[in-house]
Amino acid sequence: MNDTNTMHAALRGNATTIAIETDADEIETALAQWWHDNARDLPWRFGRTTPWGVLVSEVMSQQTQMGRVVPYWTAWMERWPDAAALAEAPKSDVITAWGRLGYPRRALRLQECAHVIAYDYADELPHTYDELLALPGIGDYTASAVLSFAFGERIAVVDTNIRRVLSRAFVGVESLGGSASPAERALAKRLLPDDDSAKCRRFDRPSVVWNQAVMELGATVCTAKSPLCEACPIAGKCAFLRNGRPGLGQRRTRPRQLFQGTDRQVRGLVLNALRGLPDGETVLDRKSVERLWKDHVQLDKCIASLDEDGLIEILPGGGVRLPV
DNA sequence: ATCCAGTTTG
DNA sequence: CAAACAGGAT
Repeated sequence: MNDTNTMHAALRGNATTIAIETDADEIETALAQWWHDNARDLPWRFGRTTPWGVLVSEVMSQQTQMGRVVPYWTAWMERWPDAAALAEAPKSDVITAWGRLGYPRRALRLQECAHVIAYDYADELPHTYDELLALPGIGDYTASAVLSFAFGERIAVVDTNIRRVLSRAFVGVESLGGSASPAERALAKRLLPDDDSAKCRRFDRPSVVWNQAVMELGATVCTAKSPLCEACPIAGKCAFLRNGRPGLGQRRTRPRQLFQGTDRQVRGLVLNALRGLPDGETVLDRKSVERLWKDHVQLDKCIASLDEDGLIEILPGGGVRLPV
């Protein structure tokens, strides 16, 4: 029962049914109260924005800390309040406004997404998982998150925080591996509270509060490396803590490629140079491009990949610019 | 399984 | 300095 390998096997679904804690109801109650008292006051929460605003916040938050997203989201929504507005914007403005959020392809995908919503859906977000999943840049997590947080639908949201918290609290082990296993998804589904007889605002429904509370707990208390178990509202019912936190902080993913010297760094340099062009100038000439990186073979490879991604355009003389 | 890309944290 | 971060596409 306390054997880590056995429980990892159970989490992968190789063993018989996991003995889920019977006090799941108490955990739900404690987390709902904790959410009520501790939820960060982010501008896209508590029904203060449109479904489109929620989608924008989710895309910006993919692999980017929420705290850094807030100022970008606020400026973005003021400039482009809905999908139709973003669909009309020049790409160069979109890329520039994305600034240093990282992963600039997300900005282009968000605009493609805005095109589809504006023209195919009359500027209203679709309400079904399959339709949302089909949108550019929207995967399982974001589709589920929009359904839950924007529309109040009862659906299990599975992200890295929720995986970590549910695995720790209910199975007693760290969540391992790259993507969510079927067993982890099943666990999330099984624990999702019912919304029956809940006559309240969309964002106050039990399943929505549960998704947000578990995620928030993972982001602020039940963190990967050094969880603040002293401050955790469910510490008394946590299987991981009871087990002595086996394998705490154990690496879940393979070591990542170093940044220094990689294509990512070079791509970042090129985009940053284009963003930093003086007012009125739109083109970075070949000489300036070559000054960015000594290895011209790698440089040209990165320029080509940026062009393929639609993030830049290559001009006849070898200069580059942001697409219009 | 890898790539993407910028910042914060331990 | 490496890991981690409300992932998605290939």
